[in-house]
Amino acid sequence: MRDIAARLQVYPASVQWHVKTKDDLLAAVAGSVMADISVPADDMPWQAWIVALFRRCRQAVRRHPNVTPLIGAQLVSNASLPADLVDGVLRTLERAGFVDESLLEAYNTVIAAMLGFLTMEFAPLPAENPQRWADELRERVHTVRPLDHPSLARALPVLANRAFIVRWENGVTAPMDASFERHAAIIVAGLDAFARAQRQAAG
Amino acid sequence: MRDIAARLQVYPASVQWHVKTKDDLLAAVAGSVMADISVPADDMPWQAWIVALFRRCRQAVRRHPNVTPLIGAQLVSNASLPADLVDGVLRTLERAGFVDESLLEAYNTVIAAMLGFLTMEFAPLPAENPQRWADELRERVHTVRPLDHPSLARALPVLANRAFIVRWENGVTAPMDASFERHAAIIVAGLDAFARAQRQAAG
DNA sequence: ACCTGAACACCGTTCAAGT
DNA sequence: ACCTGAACACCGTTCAAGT
Repeated sequence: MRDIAARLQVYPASVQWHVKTKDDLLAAVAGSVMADISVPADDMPWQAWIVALFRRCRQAVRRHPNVTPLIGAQLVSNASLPADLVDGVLRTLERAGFVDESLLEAYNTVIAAMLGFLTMEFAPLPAENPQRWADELRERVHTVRPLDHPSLARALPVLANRAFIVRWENGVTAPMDASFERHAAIIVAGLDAFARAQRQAAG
Repeated sequence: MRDIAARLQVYPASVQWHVKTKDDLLAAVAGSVMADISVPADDMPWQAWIVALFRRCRQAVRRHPNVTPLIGAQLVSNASLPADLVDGVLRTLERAGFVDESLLEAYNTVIAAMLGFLTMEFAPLPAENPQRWADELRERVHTVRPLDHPSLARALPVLANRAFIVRWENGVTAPMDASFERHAAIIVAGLDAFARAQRQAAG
């Protein structure tokens, strides 16, 4: 609040006149980021539509990575209610054949997979002493004992700083492009299987 | 910090002796929650193992829902490095046939899907005025215009307070059991398709 | 309608001093 | 080794007063 006031060259209290509280301001910021996720056109297969949405969403989030915690990890973000986005996902999943409860479940999977991955990819580092923290974690990663954790030890060269939990940079400096693409593909393949099972059950 | 000190009936400054900084304390808390996710046994198909892990993880997180933001949305959580968990996931994905880059991608999908969903399910409400906030959002949801957003309007009875973005309670008071189960199943089905494609490409 | 100026309550952290 | 007691810097918010 005080920083914003300083940036605007006004007194701290002035900000409160425009926005009631700090939470309200953060909600507005999150809403603004959510709002500029434009939705793909409907002239493609539903599978391609989902993947396209994943990519657009990542582009939008990437422009303001510091906002990600608000979107994924706080219910505040909902206040914005990006109806175009929600409606688009639902419309597309209906095309895939989902209805009622299966539509709900497919929708929740899409949103959780999309925003969940991005929340984690761009999770901020500890504000305190990022460099010291990164060094410590990197060190700890290298002390994995091959006899206790053979798979981890073996995979370490591939995983180090590229895999969740085993990294010391976030998506801002170490983007996870390939994994994000794969994640989107896996979600779509899984939804496809679910849709087929639904159709078969329906007769 | 001050609350903890009060709870322990000591002066605020006393806490700093045991833990250097607030961030360090939060990292320790996150680590403690991560640490009590025990890993399933290896005597089941890899698909069942992944689903079992999803369930165990949710149980652990559910016991301390307020910690979820630390786990999903902050890189601090990594500091704990739950090696048993990471090694277990890798070992299981190796059983499924993944290696090198495909192992990395499959691993990232599993972790993001698991922790990402939980982060969102248990995302905290705005601390400020939860009731007022919930009322406002519920109201806004009901003003969706059917001509502008037909799919959303039609699905609203099913989605209201049960779907991401369209809810005003979090998983503590409104658990998303069915969607979580479905999400796990979709991830496994998607991984399965990926594994088959890998095998085929390998010859 | 929008900002000033001062004040208040709160909170993480420091540090010299105690035991 | 562990805590006290006081102090400091910082930050979101309030409010009467200005224009």
